[in-house]
Amino acid sequence: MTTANETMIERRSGVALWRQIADRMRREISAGLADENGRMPPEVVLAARFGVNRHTVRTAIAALVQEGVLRAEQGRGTFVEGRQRLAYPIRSRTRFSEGLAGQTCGLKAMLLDDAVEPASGEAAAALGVDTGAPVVRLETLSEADGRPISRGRSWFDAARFGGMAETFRHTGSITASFKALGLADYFRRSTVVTARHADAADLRDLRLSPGAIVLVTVAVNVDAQGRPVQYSETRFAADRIELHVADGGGTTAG
Amino acid sequence: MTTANETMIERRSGVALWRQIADRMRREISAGLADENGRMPPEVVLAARFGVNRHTVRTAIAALVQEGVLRAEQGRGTFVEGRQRLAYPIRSRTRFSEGLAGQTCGLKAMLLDDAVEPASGEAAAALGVDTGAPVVRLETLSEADGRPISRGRSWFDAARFGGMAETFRHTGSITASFKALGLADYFRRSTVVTARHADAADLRDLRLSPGAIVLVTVAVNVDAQGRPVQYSETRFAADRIELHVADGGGTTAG
DNA sequence: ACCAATTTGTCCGTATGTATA
DNA sequence: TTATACATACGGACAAATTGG
Repeated sequence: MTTANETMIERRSGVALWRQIADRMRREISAGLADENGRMPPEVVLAARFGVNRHTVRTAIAALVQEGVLRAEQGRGTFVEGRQRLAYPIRSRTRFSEGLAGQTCGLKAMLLDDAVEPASGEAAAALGVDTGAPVVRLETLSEADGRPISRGRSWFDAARFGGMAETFRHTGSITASFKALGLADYFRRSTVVTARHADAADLRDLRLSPGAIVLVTVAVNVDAQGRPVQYSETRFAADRIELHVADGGGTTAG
Repeated sequence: MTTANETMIERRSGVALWRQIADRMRREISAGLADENGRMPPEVVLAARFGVNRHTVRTAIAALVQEGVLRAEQGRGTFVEGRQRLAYPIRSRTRFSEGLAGQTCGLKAMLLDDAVEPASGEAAAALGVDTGAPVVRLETLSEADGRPISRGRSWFDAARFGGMAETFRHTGSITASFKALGLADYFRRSTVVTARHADAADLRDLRLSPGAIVLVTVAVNVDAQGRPVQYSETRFAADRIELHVADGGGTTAG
């Protein structure tokens, strides 16, 4: 059966053919375009499939090699360098490191910046403090196997968690920091998930290539009494992660 | 203070300047680039801000007008046509229409196609049936206010829900169809959220523009006894929706 | 009714980048 | 490597529509 190409390569779309092909290949690679050894089809085959000149495919491959997605070996072929997406769990009791541990070895969380500042309207509403009240802002970055996974920005009520930055610097974990500051347990109350193109900051922080996608979560965590303790916005590299939403109660655990 | 442009407009990146500018404007519009009346800055101002010729900005605006994001009026200015993102709730008991009702008037669900087919490995594992066992496949499309919101593909155990297609055609709702087939209540067990660029099928079904993003959810619903009843993959237009993940139990509501 | 300022719409020409053969 | 075709980007000039004095 002759099926039409799933994604059409469009001319005069404002995106160069080689970049459309690179984007499509990046997508199809994770869907198993390569064979079991990670070997890609030859350039001439790809050129025929995409309906373009072989030179155009070569330009696309060169871009993916530059990104680290592919590796080309003269006389042997082109091979996939990529890996699978990590599962990032979103549960009532999600803990960042707990969730990703076991899937990867080299997991690392870093504090990029911190400040005490007056709460914006949004942060104040989420944390249940007055607008302009002092809040602690943490800028964090997490890496797995040397690749940036997510970039977070969190706010905490300074009156309650003034030592958050210092504690996080020692522990490298929000959960451990909360515990050190007297909060034994906390829960995820709500999470809003959106997706958008990576902006300049995302490209830099998460080491993405232009046109990449970020999954954005905006979350509110609360303590056992239901009082908000953390308001955060996290940007994930969409091609390195998938969000796993499980049931919160455990009524129908399978 | 002179701040550098948040997103740099890059030349020789494989993406035409007008498209980079269109993408950036689309993003900034939702962040409040326009004034309180939805009026955009004049073309010359945007050209100066992006560091390009006015004609290049005009090409970008033309693309956004074509998409329905902007509306240009000679002598008056350029105005935002867009609307807010709809909140799509993901809860233990999420029902599609219930969730979106109240946010929009014209909510519509359509059955595009249906078939009974042997279960693939994934669907079989999710539904708890043998690979190759007969399953019902439903292809659905939902619209709000005349704009496509999501495109779904669901599988059901044919032995239990053989009449799913016919029932859905009458009721236009999965929940109502389950009820008609004797399943009073069901729960969301797990949801995996990923994001990727829209492929040709997404562009067609959801009426998106090239380069658009789709949020993909893969979900398993179970009955009160924890037996899987539905396995589904849903693609959402990322610029029209945000997924709201709430706590499943209600322990810390408020 | 008229004018000036502002803003979008259209035309010209030219240079560069992209894709093919 | 060369040639060709087309899309992209720029610069300038002017027309057309709207607004407010």
